[in-house]
Amino acid sequence: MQERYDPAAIETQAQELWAAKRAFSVSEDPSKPKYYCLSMFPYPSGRLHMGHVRNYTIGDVITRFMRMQGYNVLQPMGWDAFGLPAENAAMANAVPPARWTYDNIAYMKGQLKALGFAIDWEREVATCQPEYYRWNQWLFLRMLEKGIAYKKTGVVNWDPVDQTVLANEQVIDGKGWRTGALVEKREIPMYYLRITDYAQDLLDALNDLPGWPERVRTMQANWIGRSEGVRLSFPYELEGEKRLLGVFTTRADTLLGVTFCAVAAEHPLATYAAQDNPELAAFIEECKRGTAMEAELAMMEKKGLPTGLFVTHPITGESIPVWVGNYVLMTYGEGAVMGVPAHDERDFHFAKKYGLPIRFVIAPAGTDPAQEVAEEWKSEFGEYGVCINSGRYDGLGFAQAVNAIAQDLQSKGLGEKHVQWRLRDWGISRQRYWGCPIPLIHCVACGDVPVPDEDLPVVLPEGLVPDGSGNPLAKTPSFAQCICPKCGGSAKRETDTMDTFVDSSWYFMRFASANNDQAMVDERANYWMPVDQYIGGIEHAILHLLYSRFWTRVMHDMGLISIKEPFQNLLTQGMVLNDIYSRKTGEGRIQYFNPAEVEVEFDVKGARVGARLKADNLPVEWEGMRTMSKSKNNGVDPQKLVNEYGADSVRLFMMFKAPPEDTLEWSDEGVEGAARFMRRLWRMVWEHVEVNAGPSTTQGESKDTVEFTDAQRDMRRAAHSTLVKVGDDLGRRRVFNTAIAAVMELMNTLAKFEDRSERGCRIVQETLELIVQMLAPIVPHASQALWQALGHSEALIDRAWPKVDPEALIKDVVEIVIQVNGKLRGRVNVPAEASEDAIRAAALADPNVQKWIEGKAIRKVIVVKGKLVNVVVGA
RNA sequence: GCCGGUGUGGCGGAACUGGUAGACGCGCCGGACUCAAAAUCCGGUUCUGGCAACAGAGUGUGGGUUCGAUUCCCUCCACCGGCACCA
Repeated sequence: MQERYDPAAIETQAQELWAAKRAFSVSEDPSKPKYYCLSMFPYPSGRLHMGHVRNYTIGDVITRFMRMQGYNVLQPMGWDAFGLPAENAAMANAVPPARWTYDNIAYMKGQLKALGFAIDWEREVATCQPEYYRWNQWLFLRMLEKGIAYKKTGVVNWDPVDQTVLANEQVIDGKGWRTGALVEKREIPMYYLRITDYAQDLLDALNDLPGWPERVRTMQANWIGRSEGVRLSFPYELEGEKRLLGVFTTRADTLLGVTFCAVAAEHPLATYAAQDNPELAAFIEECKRGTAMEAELAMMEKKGLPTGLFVTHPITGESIPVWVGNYVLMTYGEGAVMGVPAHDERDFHFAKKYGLPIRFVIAPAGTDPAQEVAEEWKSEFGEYGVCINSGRYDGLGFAQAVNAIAQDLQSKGLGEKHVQWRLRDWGISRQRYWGCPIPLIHCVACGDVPVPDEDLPVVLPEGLVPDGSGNPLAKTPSFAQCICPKCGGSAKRETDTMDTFVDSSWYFMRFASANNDQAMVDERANYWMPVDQYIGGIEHAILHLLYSRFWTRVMHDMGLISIKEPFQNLLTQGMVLNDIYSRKTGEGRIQYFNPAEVEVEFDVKGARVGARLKADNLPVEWEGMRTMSKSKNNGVDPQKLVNEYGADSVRLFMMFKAPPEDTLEWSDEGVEGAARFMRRLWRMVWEHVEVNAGPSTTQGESKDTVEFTDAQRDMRRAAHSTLVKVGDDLGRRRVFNTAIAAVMELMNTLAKFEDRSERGCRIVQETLELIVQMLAPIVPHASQALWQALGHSEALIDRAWPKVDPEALIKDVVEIVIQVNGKLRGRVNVPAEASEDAIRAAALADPNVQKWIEGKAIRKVIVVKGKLVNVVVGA
């Protein structure tokens, strides 16, 4: 028999074979249907993590399966190479981000190759290369020309000590991560893209994406957040001048219940009122401290202070006090809201806290409007109903009231119906070094001047090392100082760079024409796009996918690409978790231990009862499972595993352990189990090959000419029905764990098939060939070696998916389950073509069933053909 | 706080369209082989009672629809992801 399963040798051999054939280099081929399979490209953080391995294995299985189905399959790979971690690494090690990034790319590329992914490396791109990011700049300038890009102020986290802008991630408990200084919100000029112009289309088109998970479409729809309502104004006078306070409401029917208005701390009215009100000024300062994070703002205690200013109710003319509220978002609507405590929960609590009046103006259907004494908020208060205490609007329902009020406001010039979006324009300016330079020049004489196309790309200098105190580009005269292209005078270059989401919003199109240095994309993009299958983490469900959909639309509208939706089918894979083990140290600190250093203890039933550190044999605490991270010391290095078990075992384990969309819990035993399966498969093939002459099978032999034994027929049925299931799981369902389980089951069946006749051997050959081909997308290296062992000289990578023999599937006896009142009481075998009556009779004749229905009245007998019989009996 | 999701044996999971709950694997228990160990192979393994046949219970909680619910509806609980400058 062949020497033991040696993954290292087999995998090198298979990878060399594919390389020699240039098996994964594809071009536009009109003779086959195209299939574009794309996994989200990685950030080159240093080494692959298990999330990457999972992501790319899923993509590779689909790629190889679709190739076997006869498609011209493209699977490219690139690097999302700009970003904050490179700057952090630069600070820590005094190495320029570029060096760090390129080193990481080189290492990680080697790891991807070792895993045997069917990637067309000739299309590789890295977003930090000028050949790539020049097209970010080029398209940005086109957007500027069309008014899609524009300048306005935006709010950022400001570290007053380091004098620098912080990312949300760099703000910890409201303090700067390096300085510990209290972070402030600060307004600075930035560039924005008008994604809101596309809001309606981005929303509507979600209905045309049946290949996307429902939950992702729902999340995007909620994020875009269309609400229909009324935009209205409260007039007021300030320093003798008539002005309007604008608010938006979805509940214009409650307008007569307004007892106050609230504005955001950043609102001009708040700023004005604070001038001679130190208490208010202090409150506004307090609101401006802390982060710009919505999650934190939303969980803060609702606080407010009166401005001392009043506005006029647009219908009643009543005087309404204006408050500053820390819960009012400057970024949504007008930065001001009308307060209706009787019918809005947040306003209710605000009014209770500050003693503002509560006026009920809606009677929800079937309730008593005597609710003025309400002490506690009830959810009915927020429901639709009929107007009361609202003068001429009394008795109107929601829609009628909104219409009437909107009309009256319109005739006064104080309001109209309005569609408000939650979605905000996309701010792309980042005050950071390691990103794509924004191609603008600021000239004292000419203003903001675009860099002329012929001067693109604006190349980012690669040798700088940031020190945490502001953007090093601003301190580099060779970059920042320049000549104004318009007047020739001396000018300053924009030193902000672009959000890295810009880089990732179109890379999938660039793969189609990666080598074109004359254009962003070309006609090849129209051949490959849209991406047929996109695979990536659920954490990208909103931002990256929405920005990509927007960017693709912009390119479509500029005539650069023919499609509007970039991703036809989306698979959002779950995260990879691992155990966390820790111990409290003397000083109340917590020390984390890698699961590889820990021995788990079980009781006689196999339940986990404790864990000890291998080094000192003393107990450690199990803290549950979390995503792999450095801080919890629960990472697993894919490279170590590939070296120890081989790429195939790692791939197999990843695909077998959980369905692709679920979280995956790491376990070392599981990888060993996968390796055990690989050895078993190897042995089964080689044991067969030793006694079998060659690759001849029973495929195509018909029962008209051949008399199979029952065992032979059962074996062939098992093999071919597994082929049906695996094809369906890999193709339609895209769940790989059940496909692998089905193959394992088939191997268990085959191990029990002991027919060593000539025909028996041919059936074993046929079954093993099917197994090897079914596993080819998942464990491609071993499959190639075993395919050869089974007597084939042709490379497995060029084989089509095997064909099912329909005759092998035919079943002539089926087992019927018998229930009495829904409880399982027996089973009976009947001919597959048995009639309903025959099945019923057989079921009622079963002795066990007789026992349960004896002496009872049969009320009903339900027969589900081929499945079960349920006998319903009375008491 | 808002939006989205998940919950099934000791563990990961299966049950696809409302029809046998626990496929497949891990762990554990027992056996074979071995001087011994590893590897491998065979058998067992939801819980409770019983030698067994079998019976009862059982898919986070409480309720509902149905001949029949892990699957559909409502309530509550727990956990996870996103919240616009992490990628």
